[in-house]
Order: sequence, then structure tokens, then C-alpha cells
Amino acid sequence: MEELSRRQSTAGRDFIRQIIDRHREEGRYEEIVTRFPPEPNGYLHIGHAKSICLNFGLAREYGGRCHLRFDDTNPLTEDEEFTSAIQRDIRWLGFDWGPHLYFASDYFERMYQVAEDLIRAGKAYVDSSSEEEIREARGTVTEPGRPTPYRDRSVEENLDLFRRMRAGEFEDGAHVLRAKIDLASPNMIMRDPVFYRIRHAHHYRSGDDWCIYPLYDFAHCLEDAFEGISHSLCTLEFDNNREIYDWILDEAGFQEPRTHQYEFARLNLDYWVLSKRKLIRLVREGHVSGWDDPRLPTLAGLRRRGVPPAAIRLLCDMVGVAKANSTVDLGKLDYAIRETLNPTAPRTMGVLNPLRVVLTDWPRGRTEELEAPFLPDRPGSPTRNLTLAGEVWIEADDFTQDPPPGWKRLSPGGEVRLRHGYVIRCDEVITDPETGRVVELRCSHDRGTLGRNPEDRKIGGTLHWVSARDGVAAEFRLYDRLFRVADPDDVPEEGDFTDHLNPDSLVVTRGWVEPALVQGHPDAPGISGPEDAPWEARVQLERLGYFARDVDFTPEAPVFNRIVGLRDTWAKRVTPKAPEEKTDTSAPIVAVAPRVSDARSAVRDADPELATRFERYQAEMGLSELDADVLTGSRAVSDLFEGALAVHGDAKEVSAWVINEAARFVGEEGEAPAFDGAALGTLVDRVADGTVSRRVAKEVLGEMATSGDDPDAIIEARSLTQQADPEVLIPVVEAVLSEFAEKAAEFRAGNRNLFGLFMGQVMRRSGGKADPALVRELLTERLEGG
RNA sequence: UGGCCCGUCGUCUAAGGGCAAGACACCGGUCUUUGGAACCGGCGAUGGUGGUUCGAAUCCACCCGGGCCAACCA
Repeated sequence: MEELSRRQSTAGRDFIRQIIDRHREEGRYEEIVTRFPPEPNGYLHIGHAKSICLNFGLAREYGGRCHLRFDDTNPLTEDEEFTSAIQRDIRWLGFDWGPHLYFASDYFERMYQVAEDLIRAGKAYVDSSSEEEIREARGTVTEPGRPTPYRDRSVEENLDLFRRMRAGEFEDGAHVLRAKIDLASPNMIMRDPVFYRIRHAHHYRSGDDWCIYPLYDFAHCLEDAFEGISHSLCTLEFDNNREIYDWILDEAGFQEPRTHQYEFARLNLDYWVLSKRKLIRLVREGHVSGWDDPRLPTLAGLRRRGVPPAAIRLLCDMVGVAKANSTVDLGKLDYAIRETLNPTAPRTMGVLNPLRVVLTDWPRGRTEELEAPFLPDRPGSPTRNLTLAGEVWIEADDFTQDPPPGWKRLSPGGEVRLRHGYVIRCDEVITDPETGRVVELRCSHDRGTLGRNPEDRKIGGTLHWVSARDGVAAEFRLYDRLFRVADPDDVPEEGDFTDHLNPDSLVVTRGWVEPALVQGHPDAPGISGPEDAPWEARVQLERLGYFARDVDFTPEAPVFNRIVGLRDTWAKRVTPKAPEEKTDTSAPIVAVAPRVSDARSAVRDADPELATRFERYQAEMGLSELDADVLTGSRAVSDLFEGALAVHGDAKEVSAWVINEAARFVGEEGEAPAFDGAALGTLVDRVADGTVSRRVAKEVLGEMATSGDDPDAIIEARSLTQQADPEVLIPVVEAVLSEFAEKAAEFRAGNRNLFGLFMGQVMRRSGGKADPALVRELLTERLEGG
């Protein structure tokens, strides 16, 4: 649909779509299958919306499917109530899972079988230590963990114990099932994670069938695998969990192509909090009226406020998907709402803070019907009649006794137009003798101005109004940001995010609306009747903003929520945004001397040969300490260097090739690449003797790393010999220059950045084979010479 | 502090060796019976230092900054 069109282009696709594109080219998966896996223990909020839009959107774009799966593995916190609320919210957002509704609890038996398999394979054990003991034995980020006394129980004993755990023979906490992996892993999650715990608790779906329940790390990857998920998307904080995800799936024997996990940044919005824990506090402590309080970022709250689901989808599309933690400007949500509502919301009138206007020259008893279109910019728009009699309400803010420069609204002696009606002039101001407050305006109207402008003068402003004769009293709930500060979590010692609550986040006023907003109107979309679902009734109150009926609305006591105000360039001019004091977070600029890496230094301490080489490279070859450091950080890298050096004797040159180009092909665990040092040395030789350009040599190296072929063979097979013949290159250079004549002119006019463009074009056309120094020379001659 | 992830306009996101692009925000202007909308224009960024390269936001090294992990939560 319209929001998707931007994504159709190849450029600018997010990293997840790029990965999926690649998988599709490889034909790796039969179908793209994603999932949205909420835990039914709370309400969905706008952060979840990003994940929903991503997962369901991907399925839609790639013609795959997206599962809705309740990740209900914790009987203590989960509840039926939430499963229906979550389904309603997703549907409201505009997505559908078809028949693919699943529950993790339905997989308990299969998961249990996997756990037994793991035990039989010696990959899991029953630990009878207490929770505290396990935590204590796990070590810290800097110290390795140590085994508990139960780690080496026999398979038989483990199996027996685990079965009795299931059978309910033990109290909560008596035993747990743990993976047997590596207690010294630098990744804390891999230090024998707990897979099952005993919980004699009633589960809202599986009842009392189970008294052991799997934990997230064990359960989630299996759920994905059971369902044939192809791309399992989660937020950044699960990054560390990917290792256990893969470990379990591999140990459980799931073959490629199987599901894999990818992490993206969760959505954050300033002036809001999005953590479940904090949302619960706001509700429980009564800072808001409930989960659907319109000030909350919950989908229920946004819906009640009147935000259209399309606006939330648009926001998610604008925000994109990436791996960098970020906080989105709340103004983007406002934009998305206005953008969505502007083309469709009927224009109507209401007055928030009324001020009485009496038309002194209006004949007593006369009424006039003024025809007003609901969508004034659209030809053929449906209309309604506004009844004008001798008195109207206008907005108190639209009048001032002493107008500032640029004021276009009413002031003593000034003229304005009543929207869809006449031009009026303020003749007299009635004030309360006690308070001095303006209570009424006496005005006269110009009969010649209905539907046309006076010729002798310009009327600057137009005011919205409601007829005092037949306006309907209404309550307005005006919402503002929930917090006063952009980052409510930024609190001083012993402070709390609730300290930053905005006391003015809800302002209630009583005013008037035109009758159509309460009675309904057959031709106006969104306000067709008093019984309409509240969030279906979204209108613009002209000059004020977009409003929706609240769930509390009744025709007898109409209540409207302000969804968002209109852009207001006047307000900005009058109250310029306070320059928010920004704490300077930029790093102080200090020149730091690069150091030898601690990690590599430790490797050398453990390997005397590397330590010797480290010294030798500096002393005998004249390499810098830093280069020598990198070259001796692992056996694989150092061997590569040694091997290459045996073929090509220039230590500096070889060292640069190893460090900058070849080292990246050494595996994470120090596995040697597909080529050896000698092959690398040969390649460096070919660069030195001018056979190939450096650029081509890098390509060759890449191929060596995948195929393991000999460099000469690759050069031969793909005829990559360097092109240094001017006779050949000149026509190419001239072709580029004439094709990009405009750019060339720009270059001559001073845009030096463009040199790379020409260079790149020539290089591309030569298949990267051209001698760059020569090309540069030829180009320079032609661009600068004549 | 060990490991992992991440640093591009004020904000969000592209470009992944060759013209730093778009959106929001902001600032001007045109138009206007919404100080709205629409239209036109402008401002504005590669965390730092070295290195590799004809050419670096992109590759390498170090530094700085931010985030995540030591639940029998997810």
C-alpha cells in the first residue's frame, strides 16, 4: 500500500530486508515465515507496534506468513485476559495472522522430549543447588564460574531426577535442569543456563498438567523451530542470547535451513516511557486512569485518544529498522497523525473556551442557514447547514484588548470573518466590573461579505464559532505529553521517573460544538451517528486540531479527546520554544597514544614463539610496535605473515597486506583461511611487478579466500592483468568525460569532490584493471589542462 | 571491570571503496474564508587519532562515547 511503496526500491532497504533478499536469491527458504511472540502478561504499546509492523509487514511483502504466538511459559504472570486484548490490538493495527495462532504452552510435551534428548546426550543435567548457590557459582563478568556438586551426575540419574521433577515429586526450587556448556564462557548466558524450573502453579491454558516450566532461552528457539520460522526477529537486548539459541537448535539436531535470530533496535519515543514495568506502575499508582488512558503509549490508549492505526503504521515506516539505539522525536508521531487525518477528517467547528459575541445589528428573531462543506478543499464535498442567529460563541483566545504586531484575530475596532459566514467588527467590549475580565463582545456584521471579500479592505483573520442558539455543550479533554522532560528515566539519585510527570498532561475544558458532531450527519464520514464507535468518529475542529469522541461520549454529555493539535505557526511565533538546555555529551577531545592490545599481549604471554616474533618483527624488520602487535595476536595471522614473507621479502609491504586485507579471513576461533601465506606472498609479488593493480589484487584475495585457488590461476582465468596502456585508456577517459560533461563543467567550476566520480567511472569500465596512477594523470590533464 | 552490539544533519534512516541521499524538525517565501493544507526555497552530519589506497563515512589499528549481559523474567 502507500506506506510500502518506498520500500519497493532496492536502495535504502533495512538490514533485515537485505538479509532476506539475499536468502531469497540463494533460495534458502521455501517461504518467509516470521512471528510476533508476545507474552500475555501486559498490554501492547507503540514499541510492540514496530515489531508487529515489521513481522507482519515482511510476511505481506514477501508473500510469506506471520504467526501470532503467545509465549506463555511463565504461569505466574500470564493471563487469559491479555491474550484477547493483544489479539484485538493487533487486528486494530491492521494485521491478521489467519489460521496461524499458536501457544508455546501447546509445545510443552515436545519441548520436554528435547530436554530428555539433551540429557541423554550428556548436554544437560539436573542441578539440586539452591537458586542462590547457582547464582553465586556462576561467577561474574570478570571471573569464571565454577561447577556445583551436581554437574557430573550420570545420565541415568539425571533422567530419573528430571522425570520425577515432571511427576511432581519435588517442591518448587528443589531442582532445575541446566545445560552443560561452559562455566567459563565470556558470555554469561552460556554458563550452564537453566532450562527448566519447578513451579507448582496453575497455568491459564495447560491447567495443572505441568509443574515444570521451560525458560525463555530453552523455549523460544524451539517454538521458532517447531513452527518453521525462517527469520526470528527480536530486539537488541537479546543479542547475547543468540549464542544459546543456536546452541540448542544445533544440539537438538535441527538442520539448515533452520530459523535464525536477528536483532533490531526497539522503538523509543521521547517524553514517554515504554517499559512494561513502568507502564504497570503508572496504572497501579493511579497516575493515569487505566491501560487505555489516552496519555499512555499503549495501543489501547492511543486508540481511545483517537489515533488512527494508519498513523502508527506510518510512524513505524518513517522510523525504519536498524541496529542503533535511538529515541524518536515525538513530533514524528504528531506528523504521522496529521498526515493520516488531514485528507479525510471532516472539518467542523467547536469552541473550547467560549466568549460570547452579540451581533447588535442582527434583527431580533432572524435566523440564517449557512451552507458549509465538510471538506472545503474538495470539490463536491458533502455539506451541512450552520444556523446563524444574533449570538455566537467564539474562542476566548481569539480576542485581545491590545493586539501584538501581526495579530490577525479580533481586537477592539478590528474586523474578522466568521468561518463560512460574515465579516464582523468589534464595536464594544464588556468587562466584568469586579475582575476586569472580558465577558462579552458587541459586534456588527457586514451584510455584503457572505461568500465574498470586501473590495475596499483586507480581512486578515477567520474565526471558528458556534451558534449560541443551537450549539451543544461539550467537554473537551486536551492531552499533552505525559512527562515534562524528554528522558523521564534521567533522574538524580533517589529520584523516580514519576517525578517528571507533567501535571498539565490532561486539561479539561467545557465549551460548545455544532450539532452535527453530536447528532451525526448522514453524509459526513466519521460522524454519521451518535452511536458510532468512538474512535471511528474523528474530525478536525477547525483551527484547533483533530478530535475524537471519547468512550465516555453520550449524546446527552458529549466528550471529545484532542488527538493532536494543528501545526500552529502563530503559537511558535508568540511562544518560541524554550532553548532546551542540552547536556554536552560529546567526548572531550584528547589525543591518545595508540597502545598494544591487552588481549593480544595475553596471547603472546601464553605462546613464547609469538612473543619472540613480536620482538623480532620490530628489531629485525623495522616494523612498528603496533604492526608487530597485530601480526602476533594469533598463530594464524602470524603464520600467514611468515609464509608470505618467505615468498615476497618486503616486510613492510607484506605486513600491510596481512593487517589490512588478509587478517579478516582468519576465523573468529583462529582458523586459517583457505589460502596460505605463500599464496599471499605470490599475490603481493604480482602487485609489486605491476601484473595487477592493488584494487584487482584485493578482489583476487577475496576469491582466494572462498575458492582457495592460486592467485596466478585466478588472474589467468579471469584475465585480470593490469591495463597501463594509454592507447587503450584514453578513449575510455574521454568517453566518461563526454558522458558526464555537465559534471565535468561543475568540476572545473570548483567542485573537486567530483574527481572520484570520473575516476570511479573509468575504473569500473576497465573492470578495475586500469592503472590508477595513469588514469589520474590522464583525467587531470583533460580536466585541468586545456 | 570480561564479552557482545552500536556511533552519519537537532531527530530517525540511506549510501557498505568513487557525486554524503531522504524524511521529521527548524528558518524563509507563495497562496489561503482554518495562522491548517498545498507549493517553492534555505539551514544542517560521517565521534577522535593514526594507517592502507589513485581515492575512505565505508577497510585496518587504537582511543572516546552509548547500550546489553552476572533472574529458576521475557
